[in-house]
Amino acid sequence: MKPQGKKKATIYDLSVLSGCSASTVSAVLNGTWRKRRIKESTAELIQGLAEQHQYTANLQARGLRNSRSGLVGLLLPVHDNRYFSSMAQTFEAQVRSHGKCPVVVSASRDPQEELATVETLISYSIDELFIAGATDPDSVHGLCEAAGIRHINIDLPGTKAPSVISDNYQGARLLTQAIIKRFDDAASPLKPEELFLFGGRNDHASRERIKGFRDIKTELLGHDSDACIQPTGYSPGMTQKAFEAFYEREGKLPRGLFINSSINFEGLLRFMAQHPHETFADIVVGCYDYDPFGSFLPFPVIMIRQDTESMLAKAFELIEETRPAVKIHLIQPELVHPRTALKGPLDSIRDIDA
Amino acid sequence: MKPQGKKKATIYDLSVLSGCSASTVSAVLNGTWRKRRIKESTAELIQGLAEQHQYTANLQARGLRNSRSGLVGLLLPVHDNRYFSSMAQTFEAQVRSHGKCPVVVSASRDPQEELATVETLISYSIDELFIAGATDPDSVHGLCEAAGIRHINIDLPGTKAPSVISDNYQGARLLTQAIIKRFDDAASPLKPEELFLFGGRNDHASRERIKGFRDIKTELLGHDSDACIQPTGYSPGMTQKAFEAFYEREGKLPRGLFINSSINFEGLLRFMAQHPHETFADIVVGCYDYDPFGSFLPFPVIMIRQDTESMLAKAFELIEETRPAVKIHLIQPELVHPRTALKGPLDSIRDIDA
DNA sequence: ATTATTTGCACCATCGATTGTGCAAAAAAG
DNA sequence: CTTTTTTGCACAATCGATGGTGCAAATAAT
Repeated sequence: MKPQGKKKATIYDLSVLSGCSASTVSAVLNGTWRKRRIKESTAELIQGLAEQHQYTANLQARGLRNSRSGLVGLLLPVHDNRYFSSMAQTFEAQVRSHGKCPVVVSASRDPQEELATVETLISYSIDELFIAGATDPDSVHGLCEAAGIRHINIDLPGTKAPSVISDNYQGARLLTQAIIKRFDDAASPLKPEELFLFGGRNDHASRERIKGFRDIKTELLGHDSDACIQPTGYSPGMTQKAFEAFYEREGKLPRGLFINSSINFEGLLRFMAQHPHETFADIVVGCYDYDPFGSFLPFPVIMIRQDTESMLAKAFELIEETRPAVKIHLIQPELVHPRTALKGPLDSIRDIDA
Repeated sequence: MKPQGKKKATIYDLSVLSGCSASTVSAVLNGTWRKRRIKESTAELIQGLAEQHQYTANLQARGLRNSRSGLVGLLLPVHDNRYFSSMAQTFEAQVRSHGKCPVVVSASRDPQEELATVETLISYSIDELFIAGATDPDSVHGLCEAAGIRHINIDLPGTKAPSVISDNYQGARLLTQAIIKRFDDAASPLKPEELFLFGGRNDHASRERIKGFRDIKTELLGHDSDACIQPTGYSPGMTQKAFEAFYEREGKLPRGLFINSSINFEGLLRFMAQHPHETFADIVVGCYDYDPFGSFLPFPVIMIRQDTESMLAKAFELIEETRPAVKIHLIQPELVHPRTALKGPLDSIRDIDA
């Protein structure tokens, strides 16, 4: 058994054991010992002791001293859907490849919670912050700015820090167009009042998507009325209610549905669970998010896959610039046809079998 | 504009501003000032200044001093599936309700990565660690033990720390039984060689599930052969290959499929994308994981929903005991019939509309 | 042998917050 | 007006790691 009695070894313990000063030990263990002209043999001695005693640096102490922590944060609205969980997954991989420690936290799309969470992260001297889908990116910016923390917006743009978002307008056009195309050889052509958009709220992404939807819809179907836009917020429950209300009123669902996110799509699932399959036997759904299971549902589901990999790569690139321009970088999303199982971040994880 | 010039205010700044000593400031701001007999008026003075100058404690310094950080960690295998992302979601909620700060990290089911990650967390003086699905919980235990960190296993049990896992044996029995029942009024009854299990590896969960599967299968169908168990690891790619191989050999898929996790289920999706729908028109799938979209696929999908809420609640309960018994606590999972959209952790998030 | 360099390391202040201890001034008791 | 008690707070050590500075001893140059 190793001396793993109670407390963790510190440089002071190793200092005593080695007969060297604590600063020497520190230099050896953090790799700056050549700069400090420490003899190779002393370095080896100390490294040996460190290993024996399972020394690991106290990162809080180190962080306190250099006011950097080695932590890189990702602030998410929520964990529990494939868009954000896959973002978390690629984020972790990328941060690790930079030799830092990823930290992922969610703030429930609650401005208060966002600020509180970011304050906490700042208090831990986080080095960089990726702000994904903040409701109020500019306030978050304020905190980071005041603390001198490099940060960048993902998914929802801010006006005060560089932002990397997916091209929601283009994506929505693609998606809407694909929905409409699906009806090309249908018995009866799709009428403008049969194509609805559900979900989202008054955020940048939703606005752009709605714009894209309306533009292309008007272009292809000749008309679009306000009634066809149903922003229900980002909750499955609210979305379900919206569908129920619609169904109550019209006795059926629209044949063409643009659904603003997979979270809203879950609202449709809840509706479906309450109604016989015939209710939506002939609908076509476009969902602005990709979920592999969603892609195989028993009606055509066209999805948009946002390119989190590129978004994060771009974000890393920007965050490393000394003085990145405060502009919005658009990343093109990808249209995913029904019944498609794309590879994801999990595929780069090596799997060991039993 | 507030004095948010550059650096964050410290107790020393407030000390100067208020004319009090730093220790007084500290006491006031961390709430121990009554114990320390600080006059109410001084407290108010300092609190006022703190607010004005947007003081927030440097948590690294505090953590260094008390060798606690206020951080509670959750170690996941991966983020990117609904089981773990919903675990992360409920974890965060529960940790916050305890007034602490949640930290979620994944380690890719890689023993090395797991240990390295935990070491890092320990170096930040994390207070408690929830270890979910570690490949090697007992080594992780070693690290925590040495550092005096309270920890608990979730999902995959260890032998040295208390564990909260779902009752995989029972769950598998339920699921297998439900699959078989589905064929009760089929044209031809299900034969033993038509019911397969795919996915998983040699971990505790898989073993239990396989046991449950085989037991009930033997019970109800009279026989089960080793050939019907196909552990493919936890990767979609490998699982897909297994299905392709099977299909190559047999010209069809088994009519009854027990799939060990949603990750493996994704392997089936990939297979499906390559083949016409008729290939699996009449299959029944049981998946040991719940995914709302998976539940609505165009063939019957019976799912098991593991009760992460209860698991975490139990885990919190245990981790707060001074000397919890090293035993395994089983949490009953829930059978989810096809076309069911359950509520999840996102439903407890309040949504504000535009 | 003397001076000039280089080598190898120790010393100490510092990061920001916490806490045990001690000591004046104010209030109460006598 | 003393003596005792209480009130209110300051001091200083501490947590662990870092890095600037300084100073001997070893080595090289003259």
